[in-house]
Amino acid sequence: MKKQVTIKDIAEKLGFSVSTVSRALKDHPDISIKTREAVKELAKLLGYKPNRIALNLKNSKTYTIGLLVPETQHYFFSTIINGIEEVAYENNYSVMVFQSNEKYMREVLNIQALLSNRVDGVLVSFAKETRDFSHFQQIIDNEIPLVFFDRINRELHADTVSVDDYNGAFHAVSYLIEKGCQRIAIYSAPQHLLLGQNRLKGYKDALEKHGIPFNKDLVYSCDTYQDAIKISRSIFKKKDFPDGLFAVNDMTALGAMKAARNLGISIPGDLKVVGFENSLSSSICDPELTTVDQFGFEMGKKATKLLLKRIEQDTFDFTPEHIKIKTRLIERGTC
Amino acid sequence: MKKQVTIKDIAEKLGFSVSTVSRALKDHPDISIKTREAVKELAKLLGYKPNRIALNLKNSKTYTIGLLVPETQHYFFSTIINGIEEVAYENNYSVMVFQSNEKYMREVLNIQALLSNRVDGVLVSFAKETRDFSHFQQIIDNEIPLVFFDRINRELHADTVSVDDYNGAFHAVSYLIEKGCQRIAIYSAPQHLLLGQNRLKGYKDALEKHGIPFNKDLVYSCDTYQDAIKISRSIFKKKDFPDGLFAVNDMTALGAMKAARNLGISIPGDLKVVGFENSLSSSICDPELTTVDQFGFEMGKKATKLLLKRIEQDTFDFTPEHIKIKTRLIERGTC
DNA sequence: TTTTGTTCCGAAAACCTTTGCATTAATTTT
DNA sequence: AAAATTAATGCAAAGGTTTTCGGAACAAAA
Repeated sequence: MKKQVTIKDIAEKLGFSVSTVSRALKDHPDISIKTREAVKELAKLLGYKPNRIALNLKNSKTYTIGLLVPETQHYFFSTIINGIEEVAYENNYSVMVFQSNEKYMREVLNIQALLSNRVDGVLVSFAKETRDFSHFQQIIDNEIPLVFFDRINRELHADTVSVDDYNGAFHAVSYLIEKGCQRIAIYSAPQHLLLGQNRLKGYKDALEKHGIPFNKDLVYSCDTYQDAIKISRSIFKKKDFPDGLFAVNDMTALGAMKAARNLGISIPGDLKVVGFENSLSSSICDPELTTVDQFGFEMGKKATKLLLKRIEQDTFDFTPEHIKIKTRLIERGTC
Repeated sequence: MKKQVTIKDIAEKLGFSVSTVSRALKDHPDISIKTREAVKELAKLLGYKPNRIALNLKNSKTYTIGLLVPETQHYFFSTIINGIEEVAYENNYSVMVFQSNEKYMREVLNIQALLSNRVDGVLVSFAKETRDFSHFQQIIDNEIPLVFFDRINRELHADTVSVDDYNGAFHAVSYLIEKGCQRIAIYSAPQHLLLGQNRLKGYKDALEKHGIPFNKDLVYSCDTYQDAIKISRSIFKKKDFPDGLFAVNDMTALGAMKAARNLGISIPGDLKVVGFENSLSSSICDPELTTVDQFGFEMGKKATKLLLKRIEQDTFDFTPEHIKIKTRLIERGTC
């Protein structure tokens, strides 16, 4: 790589010291107008760009935030990334992405990389596999601000931004009941994830509120498209299959719809479905999927704003905030 | 932020000089075994992590690659990002993402950010708006390796990785013809993009090869879902609407399908459709979309491998390579 | 003439690490 | 015993920038 032009080059060409050039470049009043102009002119001519790495070193600040997600190509996460990049850009920060691919080991390694890159703050949505959080604790021990989003952990000294899973689920299930469903199945996320617990709780409470007994045989653990197709197929073959389905995310809802179509089950006639996410596919399929919008873009923005606030605040001794993103039920064709 | 532990801290605690500690940490044979062990033990205890920024400065190498895409939440791009991150991770590089949001001005600014971050190399898919490439030339003038992917420009001293648009289009259209289509419309990308030109050419050549005259009234400029719905609606209302459609990407194909469904046009009965991308949605919709797989993950990997090769090669005086990713027609239900 | 103020600029330290070149002490060779 | 070698460690510079603390030159005031 070609050597970039430095302040020293300018100083030598002009016969000034580096200190003078540095000050001239920032319009320091100690430097005469004439000198300032000469310096700035030459700097422009030579295409001088301050070396941010030198500044990083000097100020031990990188203007970089680290982002760790399970997978970038999941629509919800890419939407969040969009929001994150947006706010970072507005505030002159850069963002480094790492993905765990849902692997705990890779996540730990990624955190080490983040640490050695000396990022100013970290945004994390952890892997499904992750049960031990000491790698995140390491970030915190270094007093690097950390914000969890979507998949959160409230035990650490870190802010969190998450979907209001409980209410989202509660409303979705209530809506199914209002539409006449009596036997409502739920495709549920793993229960070690807070979001899994909260959505299940919302589901239960909605049933209870409407006087429908909870039946644990209607709870299925299922959170991918493929799983959903397989599980749905076996469910729909029974004669007493459910008349309503609340799915943990749009992909599982869509999997169920595909299985239903293959088995000649009509939606919303025989079965009503609500998803969770409001993904692109949810408005493309037929009938269009009734779903709970999670506002990923908003989530990304809020998480980043919170993180920047922590980065720019002078103390690490704060009380973590726990932001919940309100959801919205999008009524479409599957109910 | 808390001060991180440095080599100097270790040196002081142990009464050695920093040089000794530095060498001990890397098992330099000059240092006695006893010293090495003592140093490494304390380093571990204190949680010492080499300060990469200091190294960056010293070696003027950051082990970071810059990535500039139009939008992260587009499925195709997020798939590519996945491939990029994969290869970067394997080679101990980090990746910084920037998005232009299809805005030329923002792209220029992003390139400046990339430059001041002193990334070792850059991966770019430029905005639709972009006509002037001098900001990329600036990267090249600094002898920073640059690889264009998907939306490429072959006029610069940069490698490119792109979809084999011509053949992809040629086969897709040939396939439609074999399935009996005679009046095949094309939803085409902007013609200042190479991929737009190549796909149109593939379309034309396929028609010609099969003795079907080219009719420019069947060429529509359209590359978003919303556009596709609007345009399709007006097209399908005519009585001589096409019997085949080759769409520039899956979203436009899906838009056309939605419009067709609303107007009671049956697919594949009255109209056969082929998309381009093999997105998630394409296998979810009904009927499932016949489409051309672009292998985004592969593209991301290939582009990154090529970039790393350039970064690690000692000269900037190379002949750019132009890789084409083979496509594959996925036969599904819309033909 | 001496003091006091200005104005404009430079030297050097600091940020953290690596590395070529000493330096010291101990050991071996002549 | 003197000379040469070896082992273990330290010094200092370099990488680019900012910033504190002066310093020099000159003008104005006492």
